[in-house]
Amino acid sequence: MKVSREQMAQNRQLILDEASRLFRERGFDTVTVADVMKAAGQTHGGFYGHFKSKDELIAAAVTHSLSGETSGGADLQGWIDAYLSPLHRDHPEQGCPVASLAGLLRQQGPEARAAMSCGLEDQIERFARALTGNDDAERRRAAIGRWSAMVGAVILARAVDDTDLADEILRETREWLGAVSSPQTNETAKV
Amino acid sequence: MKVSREQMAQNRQLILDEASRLFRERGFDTVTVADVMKAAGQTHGGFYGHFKSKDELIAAAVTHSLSGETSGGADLQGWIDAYLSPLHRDHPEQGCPVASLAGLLRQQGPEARAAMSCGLEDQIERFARALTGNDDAERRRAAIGRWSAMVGAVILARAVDDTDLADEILRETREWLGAVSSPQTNETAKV
DNA sequence: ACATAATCATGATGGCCATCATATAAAACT
DNA sequence: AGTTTTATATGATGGCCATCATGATTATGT
Repeated sequence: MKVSREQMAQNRQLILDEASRLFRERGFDTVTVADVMKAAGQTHGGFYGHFKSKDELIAAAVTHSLSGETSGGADLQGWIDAYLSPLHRDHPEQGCPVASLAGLLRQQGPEARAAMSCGLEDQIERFARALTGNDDAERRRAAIGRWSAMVGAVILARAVDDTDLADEILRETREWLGAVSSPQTNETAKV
Repeated sequence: MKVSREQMAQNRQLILDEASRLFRERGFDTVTVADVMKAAGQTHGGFYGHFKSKDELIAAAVTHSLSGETSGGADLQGWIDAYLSPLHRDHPEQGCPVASLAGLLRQQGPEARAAMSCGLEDQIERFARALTGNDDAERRRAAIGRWSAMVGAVILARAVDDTDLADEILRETREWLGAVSSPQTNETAKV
């Protein structure tokens, strides 16, 4: 049963949406092609009409996830607080793909890692633009450092079984970032 | 063919050593029980005389990896620099188990996550002791924030395909940590 | 309207892998 | 020394999963 051209494109987007969600929730290896297709309301066989392999889907899904990222926006402090919140920790399937996927990418193919390179570069640039400061290099440095801390904190908070410890990691990282940033950069939203 | 008691204990340690190395290098899912046993110089069937399941091995290997950690030591700044070095990035199999395994633990069983909780708590305490400062809470906060940044930076550097970007993430995070720490904590080694 | 081409469904297939059953042979205990 | 216990080797087994072959059905182009 053939479908219209736009229907097919829509189906492909649906596959990417669901793959992006499932991968963030359960990782690449435990999610099967059949899982993704079922979530997208299709049968597993049709998958290979859209993608050449599961690896290709993974790469496309990484790009897809990262393309929908905001990173900052009008309210920088609000975004940081939301990022380092228990809500974000508990919902990786809707959360930042960097936090959920970066730790899994080392054992993935070059395409998927290349997609992460681009996404990260964008994220860093946006973050740097949202910071205030005279020196471009210094803003970029602060963006990289702060971003590393945010991603690291969420990954650590998700890795542990102890809710108190996880809460503490998020909270203290949030506070610490607030403390270290004041002397150097003025925390006003910009982009 | 039975072996002596101490030989068996030694075999078990060997399995844990190799599992710990292989898991850090390739993750939990792509490493098979047979891989681990082969690396330990044994056949796959004997595995279940030592562990009830692969999940149990994973939990034991996480504990095993984390128990051999130093985190600081006499030369705090040297340790931080080594942690954020391309050498560490390129050799996860010999490197910090938090950086290589934390991102994989969300989809693992409760025992493995509990092992990470304990290991992290230890690491944070040791790090906090190595920092100087009046306030205990402030030292702990700085330890958590800095530790998050270090782990995050290594994970990000390993996730990307672009060596320049990976180098930059490590370097800038190192510099940034040096810059933000000076106003608050005196960077003298202590533990 | 017809022919063509293309999408998706159904149903294999082949490989990999965790786990187990049984055998073997050597240690441990008496 | 003989008996028992037990650690490891060998060799299944059963399930899961990525991928493919084929067929049904319907858009697309003329």
